[in-house]
Amino acid sequence: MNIVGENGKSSRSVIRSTTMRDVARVAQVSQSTVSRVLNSAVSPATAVSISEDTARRVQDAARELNYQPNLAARSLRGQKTQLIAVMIADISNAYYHVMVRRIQDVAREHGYDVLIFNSDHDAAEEHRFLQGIIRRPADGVIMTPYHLTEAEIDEFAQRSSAEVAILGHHAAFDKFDRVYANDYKATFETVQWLIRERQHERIAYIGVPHTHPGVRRERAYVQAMQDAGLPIHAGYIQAGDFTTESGMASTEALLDLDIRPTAIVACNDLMAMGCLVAAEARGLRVPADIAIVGFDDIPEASRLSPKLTTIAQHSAEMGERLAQVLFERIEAKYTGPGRAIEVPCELVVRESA
Amino acid sequence: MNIVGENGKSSRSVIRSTTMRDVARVAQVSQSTVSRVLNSAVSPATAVSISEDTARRVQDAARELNYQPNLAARSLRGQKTQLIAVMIADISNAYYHVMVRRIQDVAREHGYDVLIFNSDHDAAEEHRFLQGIIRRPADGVIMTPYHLTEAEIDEFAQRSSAEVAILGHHAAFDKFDRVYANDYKATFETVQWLIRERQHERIAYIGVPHTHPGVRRERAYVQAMQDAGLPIHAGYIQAGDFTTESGMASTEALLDLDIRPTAIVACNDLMAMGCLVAAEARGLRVPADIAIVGFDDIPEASRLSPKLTTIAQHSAEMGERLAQVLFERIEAKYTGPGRAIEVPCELVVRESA
DNA sequence: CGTTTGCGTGCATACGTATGCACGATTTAG
DNA sequence: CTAAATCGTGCATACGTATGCACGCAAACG
Repeated sequence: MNIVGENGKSSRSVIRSTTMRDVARVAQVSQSTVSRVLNSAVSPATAVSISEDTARRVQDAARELNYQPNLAARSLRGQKTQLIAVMIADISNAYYHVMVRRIQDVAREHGYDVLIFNSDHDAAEEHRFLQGIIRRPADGVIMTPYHLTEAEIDEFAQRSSAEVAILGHHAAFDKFDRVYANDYKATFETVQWLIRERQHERIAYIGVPHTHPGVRRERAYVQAMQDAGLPIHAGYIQAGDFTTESGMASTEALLDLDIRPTAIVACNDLMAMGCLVAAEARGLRVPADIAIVGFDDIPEASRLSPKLTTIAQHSAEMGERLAQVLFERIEAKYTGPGRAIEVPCELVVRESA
Repeated sequence: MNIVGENGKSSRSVIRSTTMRDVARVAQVSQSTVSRVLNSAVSPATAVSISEDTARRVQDAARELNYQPNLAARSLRGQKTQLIAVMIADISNAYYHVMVRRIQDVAREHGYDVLIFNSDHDAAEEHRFLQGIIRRPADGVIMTPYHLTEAEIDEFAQRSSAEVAILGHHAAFDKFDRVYANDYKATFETVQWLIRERQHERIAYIGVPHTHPGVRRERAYVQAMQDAGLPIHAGYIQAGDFTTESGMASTEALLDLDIRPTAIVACNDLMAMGCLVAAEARGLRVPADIAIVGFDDIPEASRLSPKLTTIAQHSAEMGERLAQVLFERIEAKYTGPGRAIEVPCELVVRESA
């Protein structure tokens, strides 16, 4: 038996996929009747009564022809697109892909597909994303805006009719549902913990300027140091860009200081990993010579050597909540004002501090 | 200045996004002229001559109104959808997301969006994926079929008119372009290396039954052992499922054997990580007591302790090649028979073996 | 000067779906 | 037994775009 099939012609013959008209022809009814039968379950609101017999004939015909609705046409007609778009900073960051995975799972349960964009923390890319959703309409959008203002997102929401859920930024954006970690409190308490439980006094911070989380966590660090009456020496606040490489560079700079810190708090795990590498390269022992704390608790954190002490953000749970609130709006189960959903962080003490 | 804007009404007013008709009205031309002007650059094949003056007026109007073409309408009309769909086994696996990232980058250069599906190695999900692409047409598809047969994919290609590029499986599927690593050769040579350079004789293998890569690499392992005249003791071939947990379980089983192996070859890095964890839990030193080799070289491999010796698949490059060949077909720059593109693997010797 | 050519533009239509409206058939009320 | 209400179905249309066709006008030709 020839697995390639008996069809010898190799040229791609354009076979139109089966439409409602085809189903209608087989079932001996009109196209509109087919539409009503096949959608009666979905939108009972506009449901019209259909005879048992007709419905059965249509169902059978649809099954026989393996009918699949054309979503482009449905979308054009003004209905739902069955599509949600997700904008994250970088899918290569483990923190995001755990979250994306959960969003995909929830979306699939609702019969939705997921479109993914990377912004790379770049303002132009964030704008391009919004433009993209105007071109290709989606029912819902989940985004992590680093540069977009609430006004810009609001204007987009008006134009596109997509529901919006936002990751992070609990201060602004009160028009939309948003899910965020209380990273201020977590960072503050972690610095306190380093001071009280671990007796550190010279604590440095690696942040990312001009980003909401970077700035917010920096404020928490500064506040905790001031509350404890500890000085923040010159050069103790370093600027990274969320990458492992920038964590290494910042650590180099910190270790070159005259008043060398005994602990480093990095505002994400990738940079904290850079700290470990740089410290190891200098022959320093972690945490004996220098303690290191990260943020996110990506899967790798528990597999490093030494295992990373870090502030866990429950990214899978955050993804699930984001998808949940979004679908509540898409399905009009909730229509009220923007909700603020705080997911607690938690310090996970391992070996590096 | 009130950043929220002067528009006081909070109810979501449905603002239709600007269409070609709007642009036409402003530019004082017909909708068809707008279409021709805006697409002349894209498809010079069907280009019709347009006066300089008209073209300019249309361009200006489009810019002024911030016109964005509706891709649903364009898709329905029978043109390109500007969308490619990617089916991978699991986006949580670092091996895949590096690849996906590169595919996204190439797609963006071509003005395409990327839809992502996880199959979780499940046959039903793979079928659901193909159904999904029938519903939501795409111009191209990149997939990692574990269960789908060539006949099934071929039937799909006929129905959907999407171009297809395949990751893996260099044996079958010769109708389509496919990119794969020569994992047989790499595995064979790695086992040889363990025997010749590291003097191992009791070498075990953790595979994944009923999957093409799992079986192929197992064959290479068996062949290398036989060529060296070494016995494969009972229980030396373990069955995992690509997860870290299954790697741990398989390793437990191997360490319980009477004739305990001195080296383990796992057919991916996640399972190899499970080996490390299980060996450490038993108080064994790696590689002194037991050597471990993985496959993939995911980013974490170089950050583990001990650093993982593994066979690198250049997944970023593979993603790039996949996207390249796919777009060559989409843009009709290549129309010949299915191409087989082999990307070499390479053994990266670190600390675990 | 009359006819042909070519150039620029508009008209009309199709893609596949959802839905308001109308119409015939059946049932119910008066 | 006639009139009104209800039920089941089809007709027609709109969504936004791309494109074959035709038409008007200018240039070129005989």
